[in-house]
Amino acid sequence: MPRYDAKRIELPWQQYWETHQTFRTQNPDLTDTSNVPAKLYVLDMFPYPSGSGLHVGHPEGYTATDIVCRYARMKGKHVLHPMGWDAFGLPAEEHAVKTGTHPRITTEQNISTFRRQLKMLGFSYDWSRELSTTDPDYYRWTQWIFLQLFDTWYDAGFKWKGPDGVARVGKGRPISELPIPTEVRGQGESAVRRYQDRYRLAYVSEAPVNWCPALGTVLANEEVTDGKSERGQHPVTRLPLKQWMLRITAYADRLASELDELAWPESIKYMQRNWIGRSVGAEVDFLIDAATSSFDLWKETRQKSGFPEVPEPSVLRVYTTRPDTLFGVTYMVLAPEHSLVDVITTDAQRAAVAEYRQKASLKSDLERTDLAKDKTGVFTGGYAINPVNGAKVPVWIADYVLINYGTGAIMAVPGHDERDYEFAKTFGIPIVQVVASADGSGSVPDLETAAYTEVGIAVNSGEYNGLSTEDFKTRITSHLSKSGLGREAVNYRLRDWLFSRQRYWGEPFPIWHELDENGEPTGLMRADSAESLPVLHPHMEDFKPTGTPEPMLAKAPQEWLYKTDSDGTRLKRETNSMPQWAGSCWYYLRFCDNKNSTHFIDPDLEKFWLPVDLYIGGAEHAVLHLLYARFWHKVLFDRGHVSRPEPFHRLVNQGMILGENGEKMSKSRGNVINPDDIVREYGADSLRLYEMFMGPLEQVKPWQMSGVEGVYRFLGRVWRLIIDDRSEEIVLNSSLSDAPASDEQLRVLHKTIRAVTDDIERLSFNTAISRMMEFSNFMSSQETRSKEVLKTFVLLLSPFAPHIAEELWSVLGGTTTLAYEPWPVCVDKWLIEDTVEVPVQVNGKLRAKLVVPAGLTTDQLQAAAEADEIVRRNLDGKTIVKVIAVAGRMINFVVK
RNA sequence: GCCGGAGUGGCGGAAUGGCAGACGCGCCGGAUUCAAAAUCCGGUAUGGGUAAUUCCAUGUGUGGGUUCGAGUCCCACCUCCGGUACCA
Repeated sequence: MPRYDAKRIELPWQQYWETHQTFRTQNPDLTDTSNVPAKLYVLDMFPYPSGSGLHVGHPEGYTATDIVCRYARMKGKHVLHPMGWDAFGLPAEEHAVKTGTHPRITTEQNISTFRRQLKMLGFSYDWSRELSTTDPDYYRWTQWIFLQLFDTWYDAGFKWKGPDGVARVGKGRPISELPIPTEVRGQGESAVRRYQDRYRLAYVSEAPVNWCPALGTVLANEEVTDGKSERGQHPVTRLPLKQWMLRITAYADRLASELDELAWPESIKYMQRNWIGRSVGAEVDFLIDAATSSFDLWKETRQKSGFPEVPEPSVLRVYTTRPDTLFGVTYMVLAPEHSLVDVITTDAQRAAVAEYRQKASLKSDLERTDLAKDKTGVFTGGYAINPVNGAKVPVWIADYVLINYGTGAIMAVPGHDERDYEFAKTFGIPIVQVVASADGSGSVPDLETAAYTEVGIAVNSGEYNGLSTEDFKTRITSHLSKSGLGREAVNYRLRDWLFSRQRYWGEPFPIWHELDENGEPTGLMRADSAESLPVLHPHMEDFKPTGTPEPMLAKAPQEWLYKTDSDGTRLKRETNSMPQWAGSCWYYLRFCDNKNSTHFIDPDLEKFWLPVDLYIGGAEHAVLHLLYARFWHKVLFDRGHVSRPEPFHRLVNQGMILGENGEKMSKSRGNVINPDDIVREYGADSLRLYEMFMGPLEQVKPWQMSGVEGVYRFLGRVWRLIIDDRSEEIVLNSSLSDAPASDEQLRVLHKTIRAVTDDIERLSFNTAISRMMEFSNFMSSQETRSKEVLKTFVLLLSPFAPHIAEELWSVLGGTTTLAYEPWPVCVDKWLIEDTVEVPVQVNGKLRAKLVVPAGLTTDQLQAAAEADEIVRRNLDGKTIVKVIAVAGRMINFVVK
């Protein structure tokens, strides 16, 4: 046989694995509880099968997980390593608009390309578990989970202990268990249903949404940045529309706190916590524009009634994280959309306020946030009374206050809040200092140039003067609470998840709207039964967007859109579709049991396989996908469908691969590397090896074509170690010997076993590869090479470069795949060296290196060092103050 | 602005507080060859010294500090990358 020829060996081995079902993972027999195997579930973030095929970023994470899986199998673990397709989404539909090709056709073609490319790279996926979010058998269960969300309300005060044994407060419970107030019950069945609908985790809401005319869809807040769509950078406008929402905010606390136990990068946990944005503060009520007498009366009433759930119409409720600055309030601000604006605005200001509100409503998010450097606002003419000191403060409207956070209104403390400060400066509103710096110097922060936003000691705050910010907060919150004027409150930046899209190529909702005799929706809904799922897509020829927020599916045939229920009620189908996130929220569950036709996952298999032990993917999913999936998982957990609260135990983000010029790879930059080309020229093993050798998995790193050459040469050297490359036939290299290996070869081998094993465990693949390179460099220089040593080495190499390893294994006498050969064991006695090289330092500076017998005591080491000529020279004429010696490691003389 | 992460040869990168630069690329020299490709061997941080060497000095973004000893720990700063942005 000639030289190393990747092309000749790779395809046959891929076919071998396929015909022998080498990587098929049987679900274990869980009825025999005494014999449950040790499992490992290793998952890649499944790709969106785009039309342009695999790029080099994909194989990076996939190779990493493949190495871990191949290694774990050899270690005897029962490994689950599946692959699938996140295949709903806009591009296939946009293609349909252009060409008339049905999205399903395009999707299937793209999946074929991806599948071919992944198989070409020799990944050890269990292809029998392949799934696509677009399979009716898959989205049947996506729809089923939606029905679970629809059937669940969040009981925030519910105390319970889950199957994981952890006590929690707050649980998603069946909607049938929602307590119905008597007065609602008294209003009849449809009132009850409407009441229930308000509490479901999946609910319909009419709210301003991000409508993107160019894409023809509504987008989630998360998909919009700077007033432009994440995808395509099209302008986005605000529009009130009826939309499906998922009540993810109900789970905000648990989503934040249960991050703690996860083995995730701290940065990702931090981003999620930030996104959730939990803050603790107080809600405080201000009475609007009243005479002192009625203010006193109101306080008396509140003293008795306590703090009401909903404030009286004449009361302005604010949320603040700094209740300790209440004495520094010099004005109030309402969001322009706030319902009290009409109540509070005086006739004199009505025109100005109306104009400002009009302008604000037209402003895109871009103008309202990014460009709004200068604060704007209008005085309403109205006043509110500060509950702590009775001070009358003006009420403004301004768009720096957002309607959908807190109560949509704030108390403004310009002395101690940057935004309020800027606003007050702009409009000449007084600034009052109520916090002094806490360093005890009594120094007064200068409020002439900036607000003082740090904590400190209270001043100008009546009876609270001298309290620290922290004590003040606790004290005043409790005072307000006792007098019915305020209460502690928690807020989140996280908003409910806008869950509907107006596209064809997404999961249809399993929901019907009831119609009255005029064919108008009554607002009441009916869910499809679980047995009737999936709701399939209607047949359509025309995929052009409607051009309005009206969903694509509204153009579906009548027989899909309408039906009459058994009770004679006319029903119209929900015509929105689900967002792409839906399918990826639970695919890790289906992989465990992808053929199950009666459950979305068998409960015992869920207990066995979950959680995912290692999940690798790009950091771009740090917030959205991972937060959404965790949310769904928790709902399923509360409803008893899964046994653990978190789906992904360990998460690793692979770093992006840049082009050779160090820039992000893109067509426009012309620096895209195509995996197909690399495989054609060097083979899959070289591509895999190179992507792992480039640098640490999590690091961003540039592609280097010469680096691919390097690993390719390494594989060629390994090949020649074992094969006689000058022979025409496949013949072992004449240096190979059946005789027992030399001690030196064994020492090098076992050091390599130890290093490669440790490095794989640490996911430090680049150093593992360099250790194998060192081994092959050493072996090349050996005149006779032990066959056994080389066989062991081939096993070490096999997770990284499985094709060449299989080929060499068979040449060395293997009769079947090496995929389940036991992983080599490091024998410690071969790690012990006879002699060690010890550095000798004088005053911390390296002066000499001594080769000494291993196992010297520190005294012996010192004696040996002092006997060395160079050391003597450096110690000559000096006094030894101290000697620091670490046996077998180093020795340092401290001299004067 | 704020929050993360990272700054080490010509390049990618390696180093449980203990020999800085493993391994690979590139480059230089040599072997093999009619020649080339491929392959193999040696060298390669910077400056200086020597006939020569296991010689000397400097060196991990900058400036301080802790330590017998710092790329590694602490403080301040600079640069780059990523995230985020009126959330009261």
